[in-house]
Amino acid sequence: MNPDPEGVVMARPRDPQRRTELLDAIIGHLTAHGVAGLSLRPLAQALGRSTSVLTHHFATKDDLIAAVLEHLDQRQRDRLQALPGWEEGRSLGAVVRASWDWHLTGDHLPLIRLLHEIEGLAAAGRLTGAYVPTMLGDRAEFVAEALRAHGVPDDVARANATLLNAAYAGLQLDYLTTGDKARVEAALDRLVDLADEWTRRP
Amino acid sequence: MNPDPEGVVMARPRDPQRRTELLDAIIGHLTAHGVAGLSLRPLAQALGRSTSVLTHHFATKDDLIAAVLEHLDQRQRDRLQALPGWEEGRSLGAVVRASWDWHLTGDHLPLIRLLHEIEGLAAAGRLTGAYVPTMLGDRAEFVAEALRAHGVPDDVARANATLLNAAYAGLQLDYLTTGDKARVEAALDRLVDLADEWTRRP
DNA sequence: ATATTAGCGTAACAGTCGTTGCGCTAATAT
DNA sequence: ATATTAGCGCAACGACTGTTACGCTAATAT
Repeated sequence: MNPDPEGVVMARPRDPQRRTELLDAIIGHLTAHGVAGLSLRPLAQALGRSTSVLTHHFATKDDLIAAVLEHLDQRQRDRLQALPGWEEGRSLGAVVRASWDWHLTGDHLPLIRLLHEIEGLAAAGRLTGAYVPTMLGDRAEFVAEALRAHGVPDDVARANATLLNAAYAGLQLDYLTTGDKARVEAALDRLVDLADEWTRRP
Repeated sequence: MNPDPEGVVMARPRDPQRRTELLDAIIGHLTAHGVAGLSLRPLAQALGRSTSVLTHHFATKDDLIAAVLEHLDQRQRDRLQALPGWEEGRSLGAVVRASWDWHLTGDHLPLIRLLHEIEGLAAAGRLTGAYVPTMLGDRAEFVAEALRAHGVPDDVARANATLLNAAYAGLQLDYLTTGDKARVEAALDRLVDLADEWTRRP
């Protein structure tokens, strides 16, 4: 039975690792081909498996997408906490710039592109199922915590953290679509300065 | 013949208005159903016509989407210039806030959602054809012009305009996905203050 | 007046879609 | 030892996809 039986006696228990590995492999495929036009047969072929692997672990395609998005969300949450520089020593602006460089260099770009695709679809209300990505809200709360640690009052911290995240995401979008590196990074410089102003203790 | 014959003798000339009306009607449908999962038959049915109307005016589906995106881009450019408040009298911050209220109230929301969906797909490189939306770049240049009109030096104007637009788009995305109006509008207040600081003549 | 094209509906094409049922092996709870 | 389930390949279902061919009317350049 596919939808978790939850209390039924199972002769052979599920191996949760299989599902996790499968999800990671699926995400790998999505970073290259996107979610919008996802098709099960090509996906299965890319995984070197049959489509029944997919329909077995996830009842329906919508369920699969929901599971993938949730898994991706969790992964991003984990990476956020693992970001270097939070534990004092570096200014907030420095963290912003380091994050920018890390995101847009090397092979991280495809994942970033996928995340923007997902957020765009989510904002448009085009994602089936009940899933709503929490990345934006989470990131805002996370940065707000960092601001509070710098002595910024609670409500100001929330507002500035939201603004910082929005600007950061917006600049990424701008760069990804226009490719105008000089213009966007000049704006990033201003944002970094702003972030440092916010954390300059009086 | 569908791809503009360009110089061939045509017994009956094309009526460009038909194409424009068709494009507007298509956009109307897209605001409700999105681009990602666009299908020609449901679209044609929504227009009360046959699919051959679509294949006649646009050779292929990808051509249709490209034409729609270009048309939408042009429409947004026109609206940008028609925005009230540019011709002095109102501060930049006031224009930003007026724009926010105008975008997110009433029946403008579906179009905004569509635009974010498109930008997300564009950033992800998932839009077929050679089309690249110029909305972001255009808006940046437009706001930069406004800043220059306030006496802001050229390079600073470009950087701040890019940052302002990015933050604005990011805040819209945040609100559309999380729905957290209080948090996002508190951040908008900060952005409005920033914009006014930039245009305060020394 | 004639030839040609726009404009559009109808019908069919081959391909792809998500999903389901069947069959099999291997693992494990009882 | 046995029953049951996970895990997965294979094959088929009907629905839907973009696209094409064909036919017809109305408009217009010549």
